[in-house]
Order: sequence, then C-alpha cells, then structure tokens
Amino acid sequence: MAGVNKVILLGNLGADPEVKYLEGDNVVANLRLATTESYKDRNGNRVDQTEWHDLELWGPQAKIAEQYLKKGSQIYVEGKIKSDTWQDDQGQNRKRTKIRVISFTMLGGKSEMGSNPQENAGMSQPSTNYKAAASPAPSTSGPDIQMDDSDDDLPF
Amino acid sequence: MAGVNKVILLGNLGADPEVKYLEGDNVVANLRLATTESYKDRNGNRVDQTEWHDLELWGPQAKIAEQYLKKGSQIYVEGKIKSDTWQDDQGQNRKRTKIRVISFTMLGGKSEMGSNPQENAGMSQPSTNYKAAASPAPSTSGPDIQMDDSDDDLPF
Amino acid sequence: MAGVNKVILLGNLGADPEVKYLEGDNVVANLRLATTESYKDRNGNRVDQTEWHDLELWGPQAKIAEQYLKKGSQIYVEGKIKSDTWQDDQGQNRKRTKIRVISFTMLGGKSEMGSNPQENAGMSQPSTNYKAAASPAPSTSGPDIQMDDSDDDLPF
Amino acid sequence: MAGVNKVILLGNLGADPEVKYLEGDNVVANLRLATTESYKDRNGNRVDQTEWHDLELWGPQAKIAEQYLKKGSQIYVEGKIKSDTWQDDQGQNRKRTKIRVISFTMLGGKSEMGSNPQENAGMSQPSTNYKAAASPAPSTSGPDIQMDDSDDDLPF
DNA sequence: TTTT
DNA sequence: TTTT
Repeated sequence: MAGVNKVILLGNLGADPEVKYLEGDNVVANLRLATTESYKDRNGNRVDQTEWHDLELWGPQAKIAEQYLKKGSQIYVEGKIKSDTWQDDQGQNRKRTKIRVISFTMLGGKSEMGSNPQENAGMSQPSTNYKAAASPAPSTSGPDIQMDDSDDDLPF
Repeated sequence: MAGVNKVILLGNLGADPEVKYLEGDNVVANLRLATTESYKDRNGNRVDQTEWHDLELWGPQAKIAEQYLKKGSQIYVEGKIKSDTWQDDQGQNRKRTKIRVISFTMLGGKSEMGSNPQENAGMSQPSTNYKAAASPAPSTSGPDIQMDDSDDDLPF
Repeated sequence: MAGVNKVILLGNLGADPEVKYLEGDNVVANLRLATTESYKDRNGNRVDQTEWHDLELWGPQAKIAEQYLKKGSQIYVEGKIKSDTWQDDQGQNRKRTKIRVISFTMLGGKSEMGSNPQENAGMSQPSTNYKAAASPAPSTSGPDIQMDDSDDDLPF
Repeated sequence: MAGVNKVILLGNLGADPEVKYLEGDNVVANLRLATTESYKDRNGNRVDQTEWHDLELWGPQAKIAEQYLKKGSQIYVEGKIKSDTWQDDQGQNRKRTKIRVISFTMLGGKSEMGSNPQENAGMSQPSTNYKAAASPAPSTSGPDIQMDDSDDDLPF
C-alpha cells in the first residue's frame, strides 16, 4: 500500500494559463508545460526533444498562476500523475494523464508583478514557492502552516 | 531549453512483466505499477486512491525485470514521462502517456533469485539499483556522452 | 529567491528512534538512516558503499516514528537539508548537517502494529505516508487537509 | 540493501566555482549553493531562510562549471549526499557533508557563453543538462556498467 | 556568500 | 505550443 507518486518538472509554458471559475468558489487552472532535452545523436548532431505536459492547479494556486504566469514563463513544478479514464462515443476505454500540481516556483525573474500591491499580498517575491492550499481555503488558525493539497479528498 | 522531466514512483506491480524481444537484440518490458495513497475523507473514513502507471524498460533493464519482477513486486522507480501521439481510425488526435524507466530498485526482500548464481552476476542483493544501460551499447567515444539512458537517441 | 531543497532517501534504520519530549508538547525524534549503493569496482568485484544520514522529525511524525519504527526498519523519506552552525570550544566554526523529514513511508510490511487499535486509528496500513503536521497541532477546521511542515517558522 | 540517496536543489551560487586540477587529468570543482525559502512568520512578516550547500563536481562537469558558472548563477542540481568523516587534532570525530553532483542545468539564461564557438562544442544551449561523465572514461564493456557517475568507483 |  |  506504500505509495509514492511524484513528478518534478522544469520547463516553459506553451500558452497562457486557462482558468475556469467553478461553482462554490473553486478555481482550476490548466497549463501546458514543455520540457526539452538536448542530446547528440549518433552523428554528433544536437537534437531537441520536447515533451508536453498538461498541468492542473486548483484553488489559490490557480489564481496565482492566472496572475503571474503566461506563455513562455519558466517554472519548476512538483506534482503527481493523475489519470482520468472514461469511455468515448465508440464505447472505447480512454485515458488521459495530467499532472496535478502540488507546488510550483517561478523562475527566470521575468516577473511582471501586477501594479496592485494588494494582489501580491504576502508574496513580495515573484519566485516564491507556492504550495497548494485546498479550496475553499481552510480556516487554519495555527501559526503559519503551509498546506499542500497532496492528500485531500476534495472533488478534484 | 533547460528541461527537467523526472518521475519518482514507489508501488507494486499489477501483473507480471510483459517482455518483447525485438529485432536487433532489443528487448522491451512493459510493467503496470500501482501507487496507492491513503487519506481520510471528511467523515474520517480511510480512503485508498490508486493510480496505475504504464512503465517501459529497455535493454538490460528489461531483462532484469523479466527475471526478477512479478505480479505484486514492490519497486522504487525513477524515470521520465513520455507520450506517444497519433491519429486514430476516426482521425482524432490520441495521446498515450507512459513512464520511461531510468532506474529501478526492488524492495521488500521477497526476492526469489534464480537458483543459478550466474543469473545473479554482480547482483548479490536483489534490491540493487538497476541503472539503465542503452542496448545495444552506443559507440560512445567522446566526453559528451550521456551516461544513462535518459537522453539517448535510440529508437525508443 | 526561488529555492528548492529536497532530499529523497530510501534505506534502513541503524538504531531505534531516539525520542525527546520537550516543553510545550513538542516532540522530536532522531533517526539514523543508512542508504547503501552497490556497484562493481574496476576489477568486477561488488562493493557496497553506505552513507549514514541523521534524520529529524517533529511533532506527530516523531510520535509515529517512535511507535512504529525500529532498528532495521526500511523507510522512504522526503525531506530537506538543514544545517546547524556554531562555534566549538576552540572557537572554530562547526557545521552539522541533518535531514529535516517532511514525510515518510514505512516499507517492507514487517509492521508490528501495536495491539492497541486506538493507536492505529486511520492507519490500517503500516505503510501509509506520514505527512508532517506542525506541532503543536494547528486547529485546522477545514475538511481533511494534509499539512506538511516544509515552510513553517517554528523554532526547529 | 536497497538504497536511494537523492538530492534536488535549485538555487544560486554564492561565489565563483573553485576548481582544482589534480594529477592524472582529474578535475574537481567546488560550489557554494544557496537555496532560499520564503515564508510568513506568525506575525505575517515575510522571512527568508537560506541554506548553504557544498557541491562537488568531478571531471567534465567540473570543467563545464568552471567555464559557465559564476557567482550568482542560478542552477538546478541533482546529486547525492556524501559525507567525509575523520578525526581532528583533538582526536574528535568530525563529519563534513557535501553534495556530489550527478547532473546540473543552468537556468536564468544569463549565460555569457564564450565568444569562442569551439568552447561550446556540443553545447549550443547554455542551459543544457550536464550529465556527469566519469573522467577518464571508464572502459565500459559489459551490461552492468553504471551509466552515470553516481556509482562509479573512481577515486572521487 | 547567492538570489528577488 | 514553450524556451535558448
């Protein structure tokens, strides 16, 4: 039963975040992330190989992504693999794999922090590490606890 | 261009390895790995959530997997996400995601190492860490050589 | 400012946990973990190389460790590197590095769960993943949030 | 015996690399890497906590570090923990922990690749991932060969 | 001693 | 579809 399911990615966004506001105050952001490897083939030519990843962020993380990330942004991501399975119109089993983001960090320093300081509350550094908080935000009354969403049972 | 694409899994095999011997001495093994998380839902009930991963191993690794792994084996895996994309019969874009294994380690000590000591050459411990070696070995001669199989340009 | 400091270990305990109960309900456990690599030297002889790690766990994690881990236990650990620096008697700068554990998972299934079922509440599997909760436990009123202690500002 | 000893760091260099050329064509580079976490304390004030890591790179990696890294460079690192233990003048046991780098990637795109294209041979991208190659190259001929430098038995 |  |  012991299980570890961990993904570490570092790459660039292929497009601006797609953010959806759902009922009940929930927010989800979908990102397309490219990770590119370079290697030399047997003839000594450099070859780039790009893998595209579908990332999913929920709650406060989604909002931070909406606010600060855009096409081209470089980020470091920790998450886990999550698959959806369903039957398509032809009755065939289908599977789609995405990365549920647990935390991410903006790199590259090309931040364009909004001009509204309110927006940046508690986030003076654009490259702070954003741990996921469940959404709706739990009323943690403890000191400064960082939450992550790795094990919650919210419906996402 | 900087890219990191890393997966760390720890779980159990849902079936024996499926191994195919290809032309040119190539071997590929496919594994189904389950990683299970346990958490309590809002009612305090324990819930298990299992994610199934398709693993792909090549060359010597595939042979080691064939030899030592079986349904139920517990392993620790490092690898990377690799997707195949194609068009199906209906002309729809399809995508299948799997984990290309870079290294793995057998856990649990329930090894049943073959009775033939030759088989265990260099592997007195069942839980040795098996780093991937490209197969057939690339004719690496320069200093730029990739020393694991993460970046090779072999056709897999 | 972007920072990642992550350690992943899988190994066995060299001794039973050392647990200290501090004032204010705090608990700390210290573990000695061995990670062993096997490789062949240039003569083809198998060589084992063991690295010893000093792990530190706080709060509920420390109690779980006290309860379920013992000399020889095999665990998977995620944590971060933390160093203490000080001056010794001779006025020399000294540094000691340890691993602050964020989460751990018991492996090997050799659990000897206590006979008191209360103790195992919510932990029917010995190999559940134990995320750290800050100590003293925050009064999280949210649903089932998993906390980790990676970013707290408690004095440890 | 199963062992995993893995470190993932992302941070900035506190100083230029220190490179030593040893007898027998060996090269070693030492780096000081800072990883900084930001969090809010219980009063809502942002606090930065910096951990300093001693990195050690060998062979070709050391040369690449010497050539392209400098004080302030942002890098992503994978490696493992390695400790030296010895007795000091007072006969006391001492231990020093460092990170043996397995691979690293330059981030931030502030590369100042030398103007000599020869220098960049096989490395048109400053942020290529540098996997360690043992130096001098081991005469790998069998299938059990370690394909990165994590498990070699070279004298470093 | 870094970085934002 | 990203990035250098």
